[in-house]
Amino acid sequence: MAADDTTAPVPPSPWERERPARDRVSTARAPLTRERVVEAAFTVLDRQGLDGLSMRQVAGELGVTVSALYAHVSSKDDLLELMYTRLFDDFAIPEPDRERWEEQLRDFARSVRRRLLSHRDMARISMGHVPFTAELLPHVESLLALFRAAGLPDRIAAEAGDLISTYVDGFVLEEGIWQDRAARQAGDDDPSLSRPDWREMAGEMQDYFAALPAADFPHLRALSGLMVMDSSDDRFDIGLEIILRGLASYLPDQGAGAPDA
Amino acid sequence: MAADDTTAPVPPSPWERERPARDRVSTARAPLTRERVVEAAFTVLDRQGLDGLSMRQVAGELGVTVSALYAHVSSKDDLLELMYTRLFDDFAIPEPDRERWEEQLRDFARSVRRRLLSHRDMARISMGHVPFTAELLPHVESLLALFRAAGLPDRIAAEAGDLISTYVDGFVLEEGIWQDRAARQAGDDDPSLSRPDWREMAGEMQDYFAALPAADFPHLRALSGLMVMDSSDDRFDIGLEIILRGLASYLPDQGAGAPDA
DNA sequence: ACCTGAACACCGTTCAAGT
DNA sequence: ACCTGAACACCGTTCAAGT
Repeated sequence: MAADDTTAPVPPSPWERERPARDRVSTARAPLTRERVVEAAFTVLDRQGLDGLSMRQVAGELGVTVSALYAHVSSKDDLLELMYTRLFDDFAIPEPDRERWEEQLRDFARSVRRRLLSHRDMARISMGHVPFTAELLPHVESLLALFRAAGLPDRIAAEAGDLISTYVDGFVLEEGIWQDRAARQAGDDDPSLSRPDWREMAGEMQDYFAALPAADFPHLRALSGLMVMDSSDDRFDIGLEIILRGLASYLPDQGAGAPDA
Repeated sequence: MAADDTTAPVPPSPWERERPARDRVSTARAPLTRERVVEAAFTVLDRQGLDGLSMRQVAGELGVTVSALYAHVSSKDDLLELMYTRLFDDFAIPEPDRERWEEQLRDFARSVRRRLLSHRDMARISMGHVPFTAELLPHVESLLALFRAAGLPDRIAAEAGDLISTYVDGFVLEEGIWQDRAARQAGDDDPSLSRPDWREMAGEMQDYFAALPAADFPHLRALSGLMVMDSSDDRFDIGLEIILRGLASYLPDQGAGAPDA
């Protein structure tokens, strides 16, 4: 299938919700498999969100009894982990190029964000898992390779992966909170419609900040425009850049920090 | 300048679980209040974890019917938000001192981590909330004041708070995952006992990494010691330091990065 | 071998009724 | 005014029974 959206240096244009549109041809009587259960779980997730993702809903999606699921999945937690794993199935991290380590890390972080954004509430699922499984460990290895090839001291390299992954997860999770909030607000009358209406939300936040007592909140008022109005992509890149600069300061040939390894 | 041990004014000695030990004198017939409901919720949280925190359990803790809670709290979500708010009730961020901004930020991050660690699964609750409420907004303001006093460009200051908060939340959340895992493992037979037994867990992780094929996982094997054996406090400080150095690179008088504002 | 049906022990939330 | 009891519409998980 060759997705290879993994390392495109192009701006990702997020918020696009990657409609599944899989071959939903004959849901009829294909034999139930682990893979089909996971597939159905993604469908339910995108439709109802993580809070609406129940084993019963997944079973319903497949036209099957709840208990039938337990022949292919040992628990709901197991199912969530399978979803997390499948999200990064064909994820590819390039061979380290020590001259381009910063660019490679930027691409990595952006690809992870794009994958997390491709399914609703996926960041919440991701946050609850550590990637120390047979399927995910190779990705951790490739990421560490990037840091070490760049010449970072081991103590820094050992933390850097966690730091970046946490940043991406946390950022996307917060994006999801705002989206949900906007959706809930827009779809007050008809919650099934739920058009996010981002601009309106941002406007209201802006008004909220502008209404704060100027004497008590000078900084919040001064920065609120940047905090709520800036594009999420730009805000994401800024945070990422802070981290990358921090890492760069540990390179021996950099003037900023002592190598100290 | 500045070796990596830039961080060590006061080790907070974490893992100490701040036993509530409140005046649990007469649970008897004190009138039910919002505050008492929140109090009971913390008790249940520490005993059962977030997954075991149900309205019925909280009611039971208070010797009251479930429905009685809804006179003081509008929903479970509301209750969680009250808990999140109460955790930072008397949280104080100092007046900005532009010469000591890095030290002040370190103290801030460590205090937040200590608060999150003071109740089980608190980071999970925190992650699901944005601090844009009447009670929490002053803290956001104080944090922004620190960045701006340091001389950071507005675009950087606007993201820095989110970045640091996300880092702390994510780090503590991950700590919690490992703790739970260790507890579940230790308390296999008697899950109520559940002695974390950190050292044993780390040893097993170490063995797991050591057993990986050396040809495929050279970096993971090389760094696993640092990743699992290092004290959490040290690991926390390293990630924090990366962020602080990144921020510092945006200061006009720093040589490392262009001001770029 | 694979799935169904029914049950168990829970959930959050609402609301009439009691005191 | 404040709380109870009962109900509603859900949960995850198990397991004997069917085919």
